[in-house]
Amino acid sequence: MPRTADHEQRRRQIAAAVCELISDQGLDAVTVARTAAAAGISVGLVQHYFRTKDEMLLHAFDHVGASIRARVDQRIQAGIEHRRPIAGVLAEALAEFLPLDAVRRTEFRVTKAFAGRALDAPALAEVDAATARAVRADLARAVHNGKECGEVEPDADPETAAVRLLAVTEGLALQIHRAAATDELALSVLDIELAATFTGQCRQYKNP
Amino acid sequence: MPRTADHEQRRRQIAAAVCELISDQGLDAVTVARTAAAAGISVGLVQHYFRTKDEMLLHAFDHVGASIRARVDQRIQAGIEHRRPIAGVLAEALAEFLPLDAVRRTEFRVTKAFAGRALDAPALAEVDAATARAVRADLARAVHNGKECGEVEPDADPETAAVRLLAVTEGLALQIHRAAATDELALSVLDIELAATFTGQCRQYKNP
DNA sequence: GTTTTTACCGTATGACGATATGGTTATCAA
DNA sequence: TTGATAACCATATCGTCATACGGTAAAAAC
Repeated sequence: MPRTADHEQRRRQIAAAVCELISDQGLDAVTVARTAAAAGISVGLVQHYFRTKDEMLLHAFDHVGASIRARVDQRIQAGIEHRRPIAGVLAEALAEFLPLDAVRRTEFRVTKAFAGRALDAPALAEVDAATARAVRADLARAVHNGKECGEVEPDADPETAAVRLLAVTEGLALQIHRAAATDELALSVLDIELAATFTGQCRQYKNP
Repeated sequence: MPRTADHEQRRRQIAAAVCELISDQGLDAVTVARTAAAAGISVGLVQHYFRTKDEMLLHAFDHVGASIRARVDQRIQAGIEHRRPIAGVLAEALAEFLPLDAVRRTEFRVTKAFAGRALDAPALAEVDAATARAVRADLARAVHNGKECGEVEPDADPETAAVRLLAVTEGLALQIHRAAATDELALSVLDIELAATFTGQCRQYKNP
């Protein structure tokens, strides 16, 4: 049998190179040749792992989406373990979408670049939509649980609140990016929005 | 003296062709040749009016930004003339940013496509930032005036409210675009957000 | 009518990039 | 050891595109 290699590892390596290129020089600067150079491999090897450039880009987009979602999930899990108030956990979770440090800035830039192209690339649009759906579901569930435990008023609508919170978060990310809002201002707005829904104290803890 | 032509008219014609192409097939599909074809003129003539492709794209971006701002201003002016409550006027003005009909969907798509490229094109980023600044200033002024006329609580901060309202609006536009929210849901969220700041009735009318 | 300037066109050119192709090398099973 | 297969590389090919360039026609001034 032949020589072997860690397929997924290689694909991740290439995806990372793509993201680095996008963050540094924009999506238009991403060519197969440059990606190969950034990853320290040959053009041929990139072709070996991705049939086409589009497939490569799609995988890279998936890569960052998964990265962000992983951190969000981790924050939520940690929140559950430490029995913290839902509002605080969500504040941290949603802040993962804000370009507040180098890592998140890079992710934001990459995501935004792909979002622009996704307008005419259904496969990319689907990645974007899937992430949004996942977050929205998390938020709706958190609000729902908040109602049961007393942090949220009984007549609140989880779906409406979820859309509102996701919209505010994505909008704030834009404001921060164009330096139209300081980090502190954006975080305070996020807190205000959370406070509008999470008005009470948790009586009986439940997973968000 | 030589033959004459309406310079601005031609430039608008070309910008319109660019926007049409972007909306239909994406920014990557915009080539000088295709733009010329869409505008019904020759490649050479496009070059006559724009030295480079980048200059052409920049002008097109400016074009849509100005278009949207013109409608926003018009709505605000109309609101002033008819002495309508500020909250209602803002609801309509901000709805101009939501992809609710064919015109606004096109503008949204074009804007979003450019925003993606603006990450590495300072000239494009400036157009985006300028529009955001203008809207934010309008919003802050509206809230300020609302305080004076009684529609807004005296202790509200116009800057914070402006950032919040702009963020929500841009975020809702994204949700509508990816069909994560219906038009009605988005508009109701926008109303909720406006109601959070505009809590009272106007006693003494003032321009928003 | 002639001249001059600009509006406008068609094509040539040169660069770049995605993908195809024809290799070489390393590893494993037999 | 050997043969098979996958990992990996370098370059050729072909299309596309931005821009350069050389031209024609029209209109305004004289």
